[in-house]
Amino acid sequence: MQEAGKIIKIDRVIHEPVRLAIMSCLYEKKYVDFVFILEKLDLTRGNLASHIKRLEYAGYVDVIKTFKERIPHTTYALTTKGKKAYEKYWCFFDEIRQDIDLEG
Amino acid sequence: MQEAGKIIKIDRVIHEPVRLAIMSCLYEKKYVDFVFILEKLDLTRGNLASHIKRLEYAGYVDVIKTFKERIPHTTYALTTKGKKAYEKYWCFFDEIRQDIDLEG
DNA sequence: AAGAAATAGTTTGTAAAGCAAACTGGGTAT
DNA sequence: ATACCCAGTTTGCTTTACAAACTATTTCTT
Repeated sequence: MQEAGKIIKIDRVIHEPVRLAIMSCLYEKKYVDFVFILEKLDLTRGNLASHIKRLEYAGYVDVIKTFKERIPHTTYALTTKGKKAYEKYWCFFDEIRQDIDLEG
Repeated sequence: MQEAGKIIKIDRVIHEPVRLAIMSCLYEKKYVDFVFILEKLDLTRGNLASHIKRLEYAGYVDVIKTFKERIPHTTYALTTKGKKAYEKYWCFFDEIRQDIDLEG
């Protein structure tokens, strides 16, 4: 079974469902824009922006501002740190479950 | 990739790390007592009690009060509902990750 | 040049939740 | 009677998510 520390130290930045979804999108697609996530997750713009800001502060995502047909277009991508953190997050869950499976 | 609804509808009662740890203990060991969890997770008594109360209200755990050598001894166990909810919780995570793995 | 429209935010206010520490109750030992 | 456990409730603090309102920046229209 999991030790105390293992499960308690889960990365809270990623653990929040909305941010986990964002990280999943980015991990899969590499580059994802604001509106895509907005519609995919059905959030308000403000809510999405603040979650992304949090991921930015954690150093997990880069913001790429471009113009698409002369309209502002913001795109996001995982940093190396973000990629590692995301993979580590899943490792925790694997460990927890494996530990459970070991016994009856 | 996950749809909007899939990840957002994660069971918040279980999703909280401390409660996930408690549920894991119970799923593995069937019967676990208060002090065991307390030491395992290094929580305050009040904190543990309130998390367990929340699991109780959700119908996920049963409370079994006994006396052990004439000293009160509280033990917990998953209900059928709790067992199902716990299994369903992991299913969400499997689905999310499988969806990611499908693409490069 | 002025005003409308769109993107991508920031700010504000509210409600919920986690946590530690203090306090409580019910039973036991001295 | 008093002191002592176990388990749980209450209180107060802090953080957070979220929606709604507001803002800044650039483009389009007239």
